[in-house]
Amino acid sequence: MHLSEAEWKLMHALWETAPRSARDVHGAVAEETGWAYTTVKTMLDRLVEKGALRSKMRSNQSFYSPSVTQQDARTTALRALLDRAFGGALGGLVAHMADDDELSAKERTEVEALLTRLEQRRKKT
Amino acid sequence: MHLSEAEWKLMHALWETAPRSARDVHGAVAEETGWAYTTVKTMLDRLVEKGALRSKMRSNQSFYSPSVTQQDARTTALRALLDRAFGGALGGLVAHMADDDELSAKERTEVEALLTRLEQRRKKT
DNA sequence: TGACGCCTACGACACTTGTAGTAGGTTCGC
DNA sequence: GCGAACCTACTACAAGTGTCGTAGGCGTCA
Repeated sequence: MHLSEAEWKLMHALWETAPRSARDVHGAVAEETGWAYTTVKTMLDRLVEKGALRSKMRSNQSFYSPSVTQQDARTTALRALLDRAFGGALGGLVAHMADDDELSAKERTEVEALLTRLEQRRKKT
Repeated sequence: MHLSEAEWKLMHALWETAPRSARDVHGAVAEETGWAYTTVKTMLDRLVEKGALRSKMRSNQSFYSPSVTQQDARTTALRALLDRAFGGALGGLVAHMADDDELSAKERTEVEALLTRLEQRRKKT
């Protein structure tokens, strides 16, 4: 399941709180995005079509909830990045992160922390 | 600079060897992709338009070379993933990788290998 | 010098994404 | 019961992507 950039924004709103009405989702993203209400509604419906959301009608309003977990969506997106850009190898990504000069010091620290954690896990197993 | 999935494939062929003629690039990707020659040619020209490749005419043939490094393209793609899926925080991605049960044994091995290498490097510095 | 084959340039078409407008049903307050 | 406000469903349209086909130019070998 591929999510476009705009779709990720809506999904985030719904992973945070669900179910939510279209109006509510719009409220949650309007400031950041400037989207019209109907834009949000259209995208929500497209997400239902593609199976990322589920909607339930209550009186005459739709309420939307994620039907994929954020975890799964992230895994899929990560996998896609790996395949496209790193020959499918996680090792390539990790190496890139370890070498990338554009990463801020803070981000570098995070990578180090990951390495440490993985190392510890390795020792346990 | 955003690269689509198909575009990544061509870029990989050109990061590997450049400059290359369209015919040559086609040869390099045809088996994997099944694309017609003209498909490849169209995409190469679109990549020139968007500034990812440079082309030079020699006699009556175009030869293409990358005008962005693989490193840079990877950084951009990683940043985009981070923004879309992990709230812009590398830490989120790192945490995800550390926890992701879907990582295959092989991938774990890759990370382990990398760890060892980095560990050694760390000792040197 | 003419045919064959390769090359480029251009056009095409369907699907996805971003972004909304409009029309027509419903509901709620007065 | 009526109008204002809100909701959904449908339609639209441009840009980007995936995927070629065709036309017309040029070089090469017989």
